[in-house]
Amino acid sequence: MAPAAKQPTLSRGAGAKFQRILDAAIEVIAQKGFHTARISDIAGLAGVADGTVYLYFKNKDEILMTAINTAFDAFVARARAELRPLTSPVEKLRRLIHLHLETLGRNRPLAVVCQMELRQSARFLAPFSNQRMIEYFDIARQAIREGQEQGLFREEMRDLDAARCLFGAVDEMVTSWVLAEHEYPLLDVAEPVADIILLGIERRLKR
Amino acid sequence: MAPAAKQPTLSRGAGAKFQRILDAAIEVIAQKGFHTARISDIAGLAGVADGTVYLYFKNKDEILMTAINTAFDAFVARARAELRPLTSPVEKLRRLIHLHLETLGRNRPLAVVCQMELRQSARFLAPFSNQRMIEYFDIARQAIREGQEQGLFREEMRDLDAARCLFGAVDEMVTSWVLAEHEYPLLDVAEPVADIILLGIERRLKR
Amino acid sequence: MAPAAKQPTLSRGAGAKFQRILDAAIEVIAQKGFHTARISDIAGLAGVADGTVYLYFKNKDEILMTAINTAFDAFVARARAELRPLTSPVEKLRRLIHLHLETLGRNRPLAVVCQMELRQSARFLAPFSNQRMIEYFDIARQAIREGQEQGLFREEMRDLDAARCLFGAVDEMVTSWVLAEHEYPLLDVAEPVADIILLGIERRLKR
Amino acid sequence: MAPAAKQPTLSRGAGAKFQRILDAAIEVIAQKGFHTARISDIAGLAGVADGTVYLYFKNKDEILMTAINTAFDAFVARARAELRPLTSPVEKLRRLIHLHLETLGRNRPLAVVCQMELRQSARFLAPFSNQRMIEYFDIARQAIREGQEQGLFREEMRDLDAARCLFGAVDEMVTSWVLAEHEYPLLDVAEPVADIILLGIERRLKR
DNA sequence: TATGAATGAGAGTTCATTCAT
DNA sequence: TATGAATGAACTCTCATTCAT
Repeated sequence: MAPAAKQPTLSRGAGAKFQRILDAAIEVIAQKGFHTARISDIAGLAGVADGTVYLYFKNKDEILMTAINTAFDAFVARARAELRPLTSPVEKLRRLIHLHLETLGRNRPLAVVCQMELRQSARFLAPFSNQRMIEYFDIARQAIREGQEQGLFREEMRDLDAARCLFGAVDEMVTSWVLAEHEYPLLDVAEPVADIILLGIERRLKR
Repeated sequence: MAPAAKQPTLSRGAGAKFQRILDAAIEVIAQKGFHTARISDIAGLAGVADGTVYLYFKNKDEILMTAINTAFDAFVARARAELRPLTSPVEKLRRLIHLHLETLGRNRPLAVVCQMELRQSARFLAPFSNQRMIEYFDIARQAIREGQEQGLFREEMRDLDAARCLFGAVDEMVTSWVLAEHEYPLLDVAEPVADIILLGIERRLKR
Repeated sequence: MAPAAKQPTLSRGAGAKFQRILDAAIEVIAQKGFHTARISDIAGLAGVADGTVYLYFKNKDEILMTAINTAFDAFVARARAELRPLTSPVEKLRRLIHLHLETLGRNRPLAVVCQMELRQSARFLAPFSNQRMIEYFDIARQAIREGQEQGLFREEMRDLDAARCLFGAVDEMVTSWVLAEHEYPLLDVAEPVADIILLGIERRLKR
Repeated sequence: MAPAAKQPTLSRGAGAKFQRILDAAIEVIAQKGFHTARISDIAGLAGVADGTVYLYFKNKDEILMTAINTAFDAFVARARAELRPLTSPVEKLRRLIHLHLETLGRNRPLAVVCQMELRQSARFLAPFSNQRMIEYFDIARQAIREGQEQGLFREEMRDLDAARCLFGAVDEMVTSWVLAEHEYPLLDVAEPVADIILLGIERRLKR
């Protein structure tokens, strides 16, 4: 499920350290922001020496990249697996939204990093695998097109636009949650968002 | 109400320089990101000495803050003014979406800065006037509540959730546009988004 | 005589600082070697902040390069000027040797840097203007060829080889002096070296 | 006298490894310079783990020292052996020059290291056995004094100066060869140098 | 002996900010 | 107001060296 480590043996000693550094990085970056986070903060929280970080990551950028990519890969894999058995396009989209909110709602630091640093990294870090973003959208677009083919969703609508609205709406919920001053279960907004988006794309029988 | 001058005389000599620095900052930050943008870059593009920047802004953070706040204030003021004469909640929301996309679609660097740096600043810089964000949302929420009162929009829906979906969807359109490799008119997506969001919140007469 | 500064106004304030840093660098590098010399050592000795060094030099390498090149340029210019009026090839070579030893004998730190770091920089730093080395050799070769044309120096001898012997011999004198444990006037060896080299290249009338 | 083993058994397993590390070090240092050469480069080329290097050498400095000293010892031993049977001081010096050039001309990396790093190490590394340098010079000085006693070489000349000229000239030939862009047999310059130096120190019968 | 993961001191360089002019 | 030279804190990354296995 977890996408597995890339470095050393991963068994226990190593791999564990790789993960510790990654987790610490997410934690620290979530707290102070990427640019303000110091390698020594990350190393300190991970319980390793500064230099050790560089045994597992080429540089600071790569840590962020890896954190985000790893999370994304895991999410996309899980989303694919969970949507596959579903037949109803509507159900698929509801499940996707639920999954998105559940995943981030369960891991606040990761959510913070994704909401706050993702766009930056999309622009400046390597090709941040916009690929991964595309994959996410593809899952949604696929379901939307199926819905259109089945006459459930509006035909004149571009599936890309619909996917963007869906993603944007969900994303904004996460951002609000992350910035909120008091805590609340992120999943609470799953249904309201799903309702709006689905009603927004569903075909009207009568007007 | 009108953008208003914050600095000195504003007339010509000063004020002009204030604005030049601000514009330069947006340009440079859009290009390299806030943390990578150097004061000397900004000063250079504005045609002033590095030190001069500090006659108009307390520090680097404040430049970003001011740029965003200024833009926001102008936008909110304009939105208020343009929505006031409208009576239909539906029209109000359509106009808001249109305005949002038009404003940013017309000023790419500003759009880039808003999409890429806004969240960061929301989290770390001063109180970034989340106030301003709240005002934006309030405009939308107001219209939504009116729509609910008039029986046009779904009643069981929380107006805040609806406003977030609306903002999130529009915001994602801007982000996509900013990150896109080829150019296209941002306004092209105004209608598709508006359709989805409005249909999503409108009350169904029949099902 | 001094080749003049490259940076700022050179008048007093600036230019003076450029030179102070350069002098400090030579001093420190002579003492600890280039790689062991820290920028902060140099800055400290020059009485400026670390960062100031970078206002005058792009990086550490450039400091060494500049120091060596400046010294070389000055030397070559002076050598050219002093040899010009001389007509006798023999006198020219004697003067060259004298000049070489006098120049370095007068400035021990510079001599140390040249003897200890020159070869390294010739190999790794930029093109260290091997150009400059070539110019030095050209002065000697020119005189040697003149001597050959006048029947004073052996004809079958390659002027380049002769120049190298001359330079090598003089250079070794400087190295010995630099490494010596007790001090002595470097110029003392001018005549002995000149004798050996000149007798070595002069044509024998009788055998 | 013979190079001799310094480390363990030398036979096969060990000793072989000691030598592999030494050779690798010379290779790497010749290529990148001492300070830029990393222990891991050397270990890698030698086919051993980084830590293993420290089983054979106390630290990085010692590797360079050992490499140079070993080469020097071997050279001095060989020079002594080859000059012993010769009776003519002139022949002895010619042979010394030939040996010097042949030894380095046959082993380019070693030559590079000697030319480029020797002076540094002479100054900073331990007592780098200036002892060894002295031994080299002593061989030359001995022959020179013999020549003077036999009335072959100029009497007023200090044997140390003559030896330095000889060494300096030969050394410069090696340096030129090492820095040259195109290859050529180093031994080609043996005779020209020998001619110049010998004629330079020989006594003139007639003038 | 051999390994190589881990260490952590250290250095070059950048750049926001200041201040004398 | 305006300048821009100067500052120096701060930070990333490297690499010689160690030591548990």
